[in-house]
Amino acid sequence: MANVKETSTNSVNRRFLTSCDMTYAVQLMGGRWKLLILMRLAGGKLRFGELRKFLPNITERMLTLQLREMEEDGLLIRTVYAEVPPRVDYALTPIAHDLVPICQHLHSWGASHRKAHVGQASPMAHTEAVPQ
Amino acid sequence: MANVKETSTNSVNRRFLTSCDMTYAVQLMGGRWKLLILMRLAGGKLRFGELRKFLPNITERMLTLQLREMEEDGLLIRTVYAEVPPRVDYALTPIAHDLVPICQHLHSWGASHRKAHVGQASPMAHTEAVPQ
DNA sequence: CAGCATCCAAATGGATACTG
DNA sequence: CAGTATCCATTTGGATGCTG
Repeated sequence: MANVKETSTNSVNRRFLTSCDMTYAVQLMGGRWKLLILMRLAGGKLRFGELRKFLPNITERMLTLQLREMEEDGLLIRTVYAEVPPRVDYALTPIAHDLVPICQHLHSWGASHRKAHVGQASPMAHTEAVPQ
Repeated sequence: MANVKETSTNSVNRRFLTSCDMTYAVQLMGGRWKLLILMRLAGGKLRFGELRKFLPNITERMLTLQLREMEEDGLLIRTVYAEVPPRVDYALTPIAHDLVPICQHLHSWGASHRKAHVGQASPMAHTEAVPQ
């Protein structure tokens, strides 16, 4: 496309509109997918297709968008290998790693709250396995 | 108002579509405002107008919507006093209180990440367009 | 004071088809 | 394999006016 499209997925636009650190954190990790991606990558780097398998309900488009934003925000490193077929993997940056324990607390909180409130929690822990 | 409008802001709809505890937590506390509301209420109950003052950028409509959802999700208690003028206050439930320390960690993370990462970008850190 | 109703714009999320 | 492009649906956010 000749039309150079300034995507609205611009980290400069997304990141600096607040002076509140909490709002900033929410902007970086908010949305439906980023915390799940972070948890998946906590165990080590993964390829695009592996992430997709672990997040069964995400579309390719959304996974791509979220990964790009997280990369722009300094949360992960994208490595492209010059091979055929193509290979790309994603790894957390140290700063993103700092967030992992916080996410685990959030996960535990969700588990206990859901158990207390719904009466039953699924044993599948981190796995997003909603049948569609 | 014979027209019964089934709002989509139904907690049953919002809450039980996942079998992943992390997704569940994200659904409860996701969005732009809920974590900020939670932090504000961590110090004790507040009235609607007080919350609004502390969250200068939120509209009345959004504050109302977020508070209602959090109430439906068992995160806060809404108390209406039979007075004129009306008085309503909001207080966290124990379960929401459990989330407070996690939020504080997230806040600290946001602060250090922003300091580390935005150091080169813009000096607008604590002063500019968005008050607070 | 603490809201609700209405209308509207923007952002986000998704289905499907296609590609280097 | 790892994405793009396009179109569409849903959700979120906001401006304004009104009310018990």
